[in-house]
Amino acid sequence: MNISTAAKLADLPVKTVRYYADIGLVVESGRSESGYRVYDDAALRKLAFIRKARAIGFSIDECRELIGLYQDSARSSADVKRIAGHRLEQIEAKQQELASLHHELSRLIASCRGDERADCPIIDFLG
Amino acid sequence: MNISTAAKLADLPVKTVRYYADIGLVVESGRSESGYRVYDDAALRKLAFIRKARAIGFSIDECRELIGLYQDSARSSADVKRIAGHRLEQIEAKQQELASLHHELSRLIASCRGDERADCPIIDFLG
DNA sequence: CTTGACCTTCCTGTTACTGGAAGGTTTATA
DNA sequence: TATAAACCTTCCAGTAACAGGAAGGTCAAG
Repeated sequence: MNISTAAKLADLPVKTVRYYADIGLVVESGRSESGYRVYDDAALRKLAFIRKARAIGFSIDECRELIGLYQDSARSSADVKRIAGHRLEQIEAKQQELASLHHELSRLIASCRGDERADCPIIDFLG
Repeated sequence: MNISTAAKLADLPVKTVRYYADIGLVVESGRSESGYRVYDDAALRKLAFIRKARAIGFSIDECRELIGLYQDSARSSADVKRIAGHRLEQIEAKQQELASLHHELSRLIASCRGDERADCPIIDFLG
């Protein structure tokens, strides 16, 4: 199938599929006579795999590792769990950071009258 | 004062101060004969203001607005509160997204034995 | 006078794409 | 059969907010 068909079936933009091919993440299975990219079912499955992994928040590099494991029948589930655990730690770190920001910012907003006067605790805090 | 002194006092990397000057966010107050950037106290205060605003998570464009309000004695606190409120909404949206990811990923991780066998619910989910 | 610590501009790389230009191919229709 | 629409290709630029580094000028100390 052509790239647009593969993209549609994998639920990815054509541009993204071409990008994944460029960086060697999911390469097309071949080329037509005229130079068009051709995708087979195996390549299609990889594209869909990547889309799901990206949706979970894995980086491209992590996806590269994951797809290696995906294709490696001799993989250990420990390897997969390690990568996923690392990603979970990143999520938790970001969550802590956001919670702290939310706390501080909502406190500032609550203390600001938000009227036409210049007096503003938010500016005071920053200045 | 020179850029390195200003950077130290504002607690910012020299590279960042130069970058802020390049994009017109905080321009140096002058140049020495030899072309060195010179910062006065007003510029220094702006740099420190920006550092704090960035730490709260405001984007450079939001910082541009905020520093405009910071210097505008006729500002209304409502304008500041609006920008801060917008940022708070972004934080909350990101928090929801992360909470959802955390939920899904921790569930997958918990169900994965993480041993030397290939069988892995994380891969199953992605594949 | 030379060494080292400054400073300058300019270029590249980062993440993961997206948009667009210029141009070739295929398919459907008039 | 001509042509227009809808594909496809490569390449370049831009996004956010810097960081690293090269090449080269400046300044203060010993």
